[in-house]
Amino acid sequence: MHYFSIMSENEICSWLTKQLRLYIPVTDEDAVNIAALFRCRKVGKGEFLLKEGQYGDWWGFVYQGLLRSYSHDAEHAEYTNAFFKEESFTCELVSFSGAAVSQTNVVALEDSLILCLDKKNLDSLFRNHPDFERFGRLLYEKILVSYKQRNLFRVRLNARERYLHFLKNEPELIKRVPLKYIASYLSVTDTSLSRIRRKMQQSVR
Amino acid sequence: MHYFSIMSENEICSWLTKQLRLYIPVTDEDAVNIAALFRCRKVGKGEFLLKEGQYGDWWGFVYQGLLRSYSHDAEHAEYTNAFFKEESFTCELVSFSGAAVSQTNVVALEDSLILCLDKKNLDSLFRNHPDFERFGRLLYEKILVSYKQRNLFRVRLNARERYLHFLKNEPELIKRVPLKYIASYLSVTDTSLSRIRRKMQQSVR
DNA sequence: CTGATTTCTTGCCTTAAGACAAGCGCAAAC
DNA sequence: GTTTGCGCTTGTCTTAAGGCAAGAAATCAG
Repeated sequence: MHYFSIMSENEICSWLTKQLRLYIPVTDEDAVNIAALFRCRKVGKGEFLLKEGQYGDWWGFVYQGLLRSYSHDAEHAEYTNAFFKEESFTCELVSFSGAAVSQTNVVALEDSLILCLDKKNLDSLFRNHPDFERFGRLLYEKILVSYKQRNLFRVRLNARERYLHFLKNEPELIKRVPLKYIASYLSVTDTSLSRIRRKMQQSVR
Repeated sequence: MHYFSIMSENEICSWLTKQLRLYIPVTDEDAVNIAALFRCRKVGKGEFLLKEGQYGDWWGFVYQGLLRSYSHDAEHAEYTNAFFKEESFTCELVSFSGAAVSQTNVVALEDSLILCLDKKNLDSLFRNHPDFERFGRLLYEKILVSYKQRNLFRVRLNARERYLHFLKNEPELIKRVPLKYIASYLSVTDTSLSRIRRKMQQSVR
């Protein structure tokens, strides 16, 4: 499955470079300097990468593992915002901007390794590498598109369609995430999701 | 109310500079050069700033007026994504990135003036003014935060709470936008919104 | 293996919101 | 003025999804 490996400087550097080069050119020399600003955080299954009330003043890239971001509604029920698997970017932008503490928890569903870049280091990168500012802009642009798509699909589809959409687009997560969290991600109760699944099985037979 | 004025170069420049300086420093000289890349679009009430199937390859800043962004769900019902009033930023990022044509329409609810920056001009700004890249990053960061907040409130609140939230946060729009569009923005039918309003009035008496 | 905890399913009943259709009030167009 | 159309309300009926509670199945800990 997913092992809890220890990373060498070299591994970190080459992995990060690969991510950065999806958006901007990076010289091998710059890559080393940039990678040096990251720190690697281990988060064991059930442990928290970020808790409500803390400031999430860093960018994170999931190298290995799987995490779940959730918050609470007025009635204290949990609501799953997102899952972060390998190569996912994670940042609690509300608290990142420093305006307020995080209302969101990020907990590991599997033992995970996250490469984190603290805001102060990030700011120095922005100052010293104009290309990095570009990386940030492009990264945010991509996330905005996916937010918008998700928002749409969540509002316009009914519970069954949302589940089908998830099945189609995240087949891998189905195996790795307990159904109750998938339910809460899809804004359904686990009870309802269970019924939806039963009906789908019946219609297949 | 909202007049359909003609803008001078000077007006455009000083208004834009004010917007930019919320995020980055801009010299008066740069301001003139930047403003020259914008064009001013008039969109009369009921006319479209963007239609499904077009490429929205520009950034827009609403100088005056009010617009509504909407798309269609599977059953061809309308769904309102957003309202853009004075000082709002509007960009159809899905089609901006060039990946696909817009699935979204943007129509004017009032006569409007929008300052538009075409993607090719935007790209040249990004290349020549590193600060502008920063502006883009910060702008996107802010929008991401508001998307996330909106997503949360839309999923976690029931119809009545969503309406109350809107009342509290957008009191001005209530007066300027027909209720049926507010309903569709809140993911309720106009019928249900009407009932919600009646119940609220009854409980006040 | 055994007991405990968590995850998932199911039945019964309730409820929030939608579908449809009729009608009212108002403002613009003729 | 009358007519037309739009925005909003209301009544009746239907439906998708939730609340609660019990139990099955799977997983975990000792």
